[in-house]
Amino acid sequence: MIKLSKIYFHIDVNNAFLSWEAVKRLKEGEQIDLRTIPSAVAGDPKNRTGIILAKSKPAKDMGVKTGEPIFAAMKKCPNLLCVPPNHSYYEAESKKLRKLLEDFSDEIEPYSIDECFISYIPLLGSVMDVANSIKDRIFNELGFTVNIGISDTKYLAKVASDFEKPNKIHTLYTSEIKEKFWPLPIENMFLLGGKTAPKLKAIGIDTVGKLANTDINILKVHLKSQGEDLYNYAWGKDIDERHQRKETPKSVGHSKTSSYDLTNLEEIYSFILDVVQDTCNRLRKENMKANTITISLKTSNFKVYSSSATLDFPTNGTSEIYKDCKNIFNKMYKGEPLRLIGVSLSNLELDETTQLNLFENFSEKEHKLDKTVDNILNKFGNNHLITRGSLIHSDKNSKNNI
DNA sequence: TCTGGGGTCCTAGGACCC
DNA sequence: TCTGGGGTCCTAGGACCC
Repeated sequence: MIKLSKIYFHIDVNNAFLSWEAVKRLKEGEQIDLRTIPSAVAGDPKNRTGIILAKSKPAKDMGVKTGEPIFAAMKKCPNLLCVPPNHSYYEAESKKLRKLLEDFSDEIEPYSIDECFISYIPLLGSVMDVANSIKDRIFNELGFTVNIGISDTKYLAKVASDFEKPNKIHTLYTSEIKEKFWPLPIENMFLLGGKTAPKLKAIGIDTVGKLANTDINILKVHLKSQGEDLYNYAWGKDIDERHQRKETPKSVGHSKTSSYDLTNLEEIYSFILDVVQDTCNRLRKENMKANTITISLKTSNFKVYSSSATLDFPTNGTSEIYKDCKNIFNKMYKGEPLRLIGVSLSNLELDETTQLNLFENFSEKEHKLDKTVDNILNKFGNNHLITRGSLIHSDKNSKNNI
């Protein structure tokens, strides 16, 4: 009996944020399709965090790059139309896509907001017929195009969906790697990034094929376990469990860039509380508690450093976590002007205990306060009007204290 | 004209215990 | 008293992804 190997499709929305924005605007009666003019989804240009999140093909052709500041993009492309992002709308579109894919597969593994892996069901038709149906239905029902990569491994399916775009289907079976994968520059490899490529080039490896035909021990010397992984990928081995998404998050974090450099300690504390509030809100939404708190700082000259501490008892209470954050911060802070502050909660576990732990200094009142703040945040988002004066001891914020 | 935000995993050194 | 080695946890930093 012949053992049929499993086949995976990697579905990748073309220019996701921009496509979704374009479709939304057309539906709302706008005449211009953002995809046909130089346009971009970008942050607030007045803010120093205003960068390009997604761009149209015409914008790309004029040199606009994802991640660059808006003013830099405008210099290359003065008629660039920038629209603000709308994350909750993109989240909804992503859900619609996954819902549609349920008609084609019983195994859907979301990889990111605009990508997922699905397994192919032979009963539905030939590989190409099914892929074409998926592509057509997404376009007809949801209005945007996707690339589909097909292979017997997820890794290669992911590489294949990145071939010529947009609106294309490509295969890259393990049996095809020598002709379709090995001639490519190493930059085309998934999980090989901008730091690793120069290291490989320095030892004369510039194509996937050269990587595949290098002694694995040499790769290990230069890149440790990553070298072994990349060697295996070059030969068509699949991504292991390590790189697969789990249902429960391993960490929940939040960070914010200030509109100006922070130097005043009271302001920094208030900023930390703001970030902690958002992070704890999300942690409680996940119904989890954290054992470890990490604070990261980015200074005005872009130096990044972090410090963390593991607690005696897990918690998701805002005031507790805020107090710990303040302690960690006070120990690590060297007084530089700060550009960004981040708080990440990790070492998570399910919050099953509703009864209070005697050792936890956590009152019923605090619980209620957290709930109230969560409700407001969930309803209105964090518009910076909510702060807890009692925690900050600052007069500046007293007007809007709860 | 400087460079977002949210994640995951890996590495290396130190502490601690047996 | 001195010495060694293995296992595990913690912490800081870095690479990579979208």
